[in-house]
Amino acid sequence: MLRLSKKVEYAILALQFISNKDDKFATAKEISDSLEIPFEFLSKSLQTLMKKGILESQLGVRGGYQLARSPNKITIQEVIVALEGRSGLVDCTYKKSNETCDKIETCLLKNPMAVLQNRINSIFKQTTIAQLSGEVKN
Amino acid sequence: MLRLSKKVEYAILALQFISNKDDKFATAKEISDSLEIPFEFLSKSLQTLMKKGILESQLGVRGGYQLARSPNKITIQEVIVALEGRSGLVDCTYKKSNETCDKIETCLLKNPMAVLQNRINSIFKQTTIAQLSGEVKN
DNA sequence: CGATAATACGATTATTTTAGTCGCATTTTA
DNA sequence: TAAAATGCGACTAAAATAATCGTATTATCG
Ligand code: SF4
Ligand code: SF4
Repeated sequence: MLRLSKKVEYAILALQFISNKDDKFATAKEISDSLEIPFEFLSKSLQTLMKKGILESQLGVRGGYQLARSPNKITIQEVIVALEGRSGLVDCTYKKSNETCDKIETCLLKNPMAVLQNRINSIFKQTTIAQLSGEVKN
Repeated sequence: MLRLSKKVEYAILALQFISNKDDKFATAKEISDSLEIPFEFLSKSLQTLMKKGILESQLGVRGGYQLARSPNKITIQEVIVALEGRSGLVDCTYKKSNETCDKIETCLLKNPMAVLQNRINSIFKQTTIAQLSGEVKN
């Protein structure tokens, strides 16, 4: 509980890798080898990030992935939402709107949880890919 | 991902319930009925909280549970640690010391993750049972 | 043109974690 | 001494996560 999924952790590692490596495209193979991440598993995440506009891809032989925008414009929160589609400490703070709790009318924990959720979210919104490596480098 | 387990959510609900109800002991049955939580499942958590010094229990017929200390001295973080034994966004921030990642030497994400982890933890450390209901009451 | 190196994508399986249940023992009180 | 409660350990069920497989498509380069 309160864990980042491997999907997200790998994606963040990959984005950091791509961000650090300046030259044009990084291939999924290169990333997975370098970071010791399962290739197929990573690939799917990269494809998702591409569809969500966080990465750009180039098909074919000299292909690969690159960031779709500056790393300081990519937040961890965006990555989480792109890959998980939602995020929520409890049912009533899930973003997928059909996932609401049946105790929601009477529950005294609902509001306090919403507050906590906002605080958590703001942490991930504040953190960008650039900051991850940047704090040492810059 | 990034979810509170039911175990913890139920426990927080229960602590809130016990805190709101002033008269001596609350029974597990009473709590589980009132909050619509599986009795057996809740009981185990209450027993754990008791062993960890967050609740006090009274055996036998007029028995039940009460807070071991003032609700403003019980943090959500304590409850999480009591029930989960650990908490960590990623392997390298787990508190169970044997759960360390084999990439830990080279990983560029380790330090940034530790920072995030601290921020998350501090949110849960700052939040007490008293605050949950208290914000309206006090 | 055709081999090759790459992404794209859906389906499936395996593993782990979470959630919930069961049965029985113990304690206390009326 | 019956009843109402907690205490505990083992077990099972369900869901989420992690990983794999198979195949199609696309682009480059010789
Ligand atoms: S409404 Fe209450 S019980 Fe339902 S998910 Fe939110 S906090 Fe949990
Ligand atoms: S060391 Fe890096 S890869 Fe290992 S758990 Fe920590 S962040 Fe993840």
